[in-house]
Amino acid sequence: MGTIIQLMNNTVRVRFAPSPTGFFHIGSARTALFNWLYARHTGGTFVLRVEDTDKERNTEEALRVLYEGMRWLGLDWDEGPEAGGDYGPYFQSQREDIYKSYLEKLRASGRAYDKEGAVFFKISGEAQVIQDAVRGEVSRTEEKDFVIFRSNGTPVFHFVNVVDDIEMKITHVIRGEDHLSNTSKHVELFKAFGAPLPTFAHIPLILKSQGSGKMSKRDEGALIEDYASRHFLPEAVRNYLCLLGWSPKDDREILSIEEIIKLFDLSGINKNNARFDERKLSFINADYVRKLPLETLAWLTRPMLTQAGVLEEGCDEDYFQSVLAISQEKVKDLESMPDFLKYFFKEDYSQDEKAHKKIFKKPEAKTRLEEIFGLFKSQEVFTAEALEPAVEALATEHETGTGAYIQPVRFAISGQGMGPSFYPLLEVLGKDRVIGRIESFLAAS
RNA sequence: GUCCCGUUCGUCUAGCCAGGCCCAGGACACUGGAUUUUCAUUCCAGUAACAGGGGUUCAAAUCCCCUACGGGACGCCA
Repeated sequence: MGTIIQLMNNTVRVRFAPSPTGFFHIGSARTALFNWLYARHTGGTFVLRVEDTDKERNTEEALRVLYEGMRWLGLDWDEGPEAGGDYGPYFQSQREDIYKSYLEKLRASGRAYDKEGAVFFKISGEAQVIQDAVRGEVSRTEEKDFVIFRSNGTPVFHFVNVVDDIEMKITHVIRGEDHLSNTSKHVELFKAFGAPLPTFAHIPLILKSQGSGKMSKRDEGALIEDYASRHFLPEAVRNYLCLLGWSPKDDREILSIEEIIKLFDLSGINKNNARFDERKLSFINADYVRKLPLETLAWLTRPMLTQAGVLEEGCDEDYFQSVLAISQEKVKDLESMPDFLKYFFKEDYSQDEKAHKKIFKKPEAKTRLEEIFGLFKSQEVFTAEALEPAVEALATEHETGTGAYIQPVRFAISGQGMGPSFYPLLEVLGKDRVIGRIESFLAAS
């Protein structure tokens, strides 16, 4: 019952108004995310409006990139393209009549005039004060009249943006701080139309990780679609983005989206710009990958391994599952899974030269390998449980530590200096593979 | 150049509005140690910051002013 009352009283309407450019910038994504979070937090409406007044940019491909990016991040919109709504059309290119009628209002009140073929808006010259939900009171005075319709008859951004916000009954304008200086223009227009001002919330910008300035599309890691193609988990990217300019205030960082929605509010947004740090994103992503349910990990990994030629058709499902089960805790991302897991399925796996050098610079390493080879051959029960005490006994017998055996063996059977826990690794690989690989390794060296 | 916004560890941030509990807490990264077993996991420890100056106050990271630095906007782009 509480929800019904909440719905009736709720008037929050926010919008994300991107220009389809053919890529989905991480800064735009974060703006979309904050709008979406605020809508979900308040039970309000999240509108997607496509600002395609620049007709050359309005391509199918550019729209596809936008929709896919939004959906990948889980940012579903309540109104907009493909969703409908009572305030459409949601493409600015289809709203010409609305803009014309608003222009007439300005002409009638003497606030618009023609000059040099374009239409100019006559400013009031007064200081425009806004109560920004993030920054507090901000005052700015517009100095000169500005163009609202180009000489080719099309309206410009400041004009359509305000008209649409009025028409679509937007209550909160949450956007990047790069628009803060534009706001005085917008406020002039709202007032000229006699429309109430929305609440503005100017969120900090995302700065590039190296050098100066805000993140631009050419910077490393600037595009959402790159994270998708590099197999980052969208939940992880979204979680990281939430932390750029906002925090739950209680030292937690990895949070479910439900928890974030509950805690998110405009008052909790920071004022200062945030530098993008892919290392932290990678850490968060790794944490999400390690905590994935095994079935989900399998579902995500199988096509990658198949495509990389690591996994054959009809591979034993139980074996695949147990490989993932022992590997998951050591995984740092999905992208490297084919390389990381190749030796479980193929014999032509690569060898890490550095690890080889490090391990076999000790002259006894080969001897240890020969000693344990004998043990493995006579080992009837090839399970982690049985192998561990056997290797420990062998180490005691030869007055050394188990590490002296583990390192050369791991390298001989996997070509790596690291990987899943040792004894489970032996069990999953199985006696035949382990013995065969040690034998050929010994023969080759 | 003009205007607007900002400034806590290398980075993201907590604390600031309601000054004392902060010789400043957490996380990433880094360094060292532990897991009598390597490791990209896990655990423990360590290094590391209130931009500078002035003021208000018994007391300032927290309030005020100035300077410096950083970011943004100044388009018939969005």
